[in-house]
Amino acid sequence: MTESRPVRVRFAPSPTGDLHIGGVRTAQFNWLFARRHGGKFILRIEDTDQKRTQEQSYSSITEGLRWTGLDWDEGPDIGGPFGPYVQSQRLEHYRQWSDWLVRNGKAYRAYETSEELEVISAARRANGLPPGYDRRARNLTPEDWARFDAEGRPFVIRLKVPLEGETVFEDMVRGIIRVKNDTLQDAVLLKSDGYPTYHLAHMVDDHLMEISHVIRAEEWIASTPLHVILYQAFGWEPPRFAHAPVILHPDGGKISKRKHPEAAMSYFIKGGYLPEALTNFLCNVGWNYGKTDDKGEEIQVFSKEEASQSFELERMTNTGTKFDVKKLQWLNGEYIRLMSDETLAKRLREPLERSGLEVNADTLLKITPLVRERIKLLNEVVGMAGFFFKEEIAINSPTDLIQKGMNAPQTLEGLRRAAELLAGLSDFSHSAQEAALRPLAEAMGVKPGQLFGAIRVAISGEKVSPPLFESMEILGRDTVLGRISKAIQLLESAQTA
RNA sequence: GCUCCAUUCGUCUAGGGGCCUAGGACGUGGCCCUCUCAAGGCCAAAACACGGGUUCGAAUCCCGUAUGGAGCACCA
Repeated sequence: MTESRPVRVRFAPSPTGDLHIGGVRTAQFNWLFARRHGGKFILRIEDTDQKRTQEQSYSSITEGLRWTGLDWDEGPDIGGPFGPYVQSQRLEHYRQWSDWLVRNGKAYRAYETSEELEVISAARRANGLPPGYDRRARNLTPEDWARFDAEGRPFVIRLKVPLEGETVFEDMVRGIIRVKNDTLQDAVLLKSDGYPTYHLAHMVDDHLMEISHVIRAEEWIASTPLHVILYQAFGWEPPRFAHAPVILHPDGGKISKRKHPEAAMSYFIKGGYLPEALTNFLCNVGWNYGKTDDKGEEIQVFSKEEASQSFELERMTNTGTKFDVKKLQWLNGEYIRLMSDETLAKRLREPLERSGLEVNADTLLKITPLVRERIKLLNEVVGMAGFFFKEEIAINSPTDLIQKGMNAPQTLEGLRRAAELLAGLSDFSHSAQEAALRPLAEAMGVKPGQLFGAIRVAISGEKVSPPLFESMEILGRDTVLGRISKAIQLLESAQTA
């Protein structure tokens, strides 16, 4: 029926706070679909709630989307043939079309105040009826309107929903959905402040902007019949609908910005996640790539460009999906391991500097291959390799130096003899160090791991670090010897105390 | 309460009547590798909500029940 229409899809967030992770997923599905079919992906800002709109939210949305690499073909910042792309700049359209509905008997004016509506709703509930509006203004005459207007009473425009029959539409994921009209409300279309509600605004715009497919989250299913009735009232051809499953918090329930920090996109940007990993992960939340490798295992790591080659709405999943951060982190690690030294080093710089360290570019590039396989999030580089960028390191407690199965005198001896050997090396390469220190462990009758562990704490302050010898080579002989002698002093003074 | 949507391992999913003794991935456990931690390799445990149909045959189709979710604003 609408197959021949050129594909035009939109992501239409409302600027009421940080970009929501669920919104990113919705945007991504739209983007994927547009790219799959050579269509257009449009960004539209739905700021029709004057009370909730926040100025800074606009940049959170555009910057967040830009970070993910989901580029739009038309939008507020770049314009396009169907602009403007901000609803508060399109008020005339909504007013015009709501007038049209009233003139044609499809909608009516209602003069109840919010307070009155609350009373009506409560009364209905008390009588065992569903809450909501009782349509009392439906049969007001133009004379009534004139009288109320003369009294200066504000009004809203409400949709005249058919009292009987049912409304049917097809969801591309779930199939036919039918709803009895008597369960629907005479929804408000135009508010008393002259702004449209979502119901009116989004579909006027979708029509005017020639949107072919509405891809949005599941919470809109319930109000879709209303939208279909509106399309019928206008005599417009509706777009095709596809509803993606909601994203749930692992505790159950919709993931919300109020309760869950990870609901906000900024959480992932600040948290050391890579955009490639996030978009890859989001592809598998409510959709499935479905390609296998030569071992018959599902391919888990793929780009959004690759995903767009085979993206079809019909293959979206239809059940609520929990957000598995662990899997995201694993994917993030996969992407980190895939990066070249140069690009990874560039990305590691920021978290290091943010934690107050002075980053030497040369050292950074050298430690990158050592760190790569040990972190899942970029931020973890600080804990893993911060000691490379510090003048002084701190050892929490002298006992950290003493390895399991060893005592203080043994540790002191190991440290002293290791320092001696390292000082005497003509070549401070990691292989030369290892060749010198392994025999030492044997000579002392301790395991290599025990000796190396003590040295590790001495030079890094940490019990866990990148490989010891490579680390020492990068630190350089002076720094290493300095840190070992400090560690020896620390242990000695603890002994005498 | 009413309406709608859904129900495969802990989680994300494959599956669209026989190919299913239900496949993959994350996570979990074990082993190997190993200077710590990782990474990597191998192995393992782990699911068709329940009850009725339909059919020669049901995870797949239909109907109930249960459970979960979403929606019922002059918010989107």
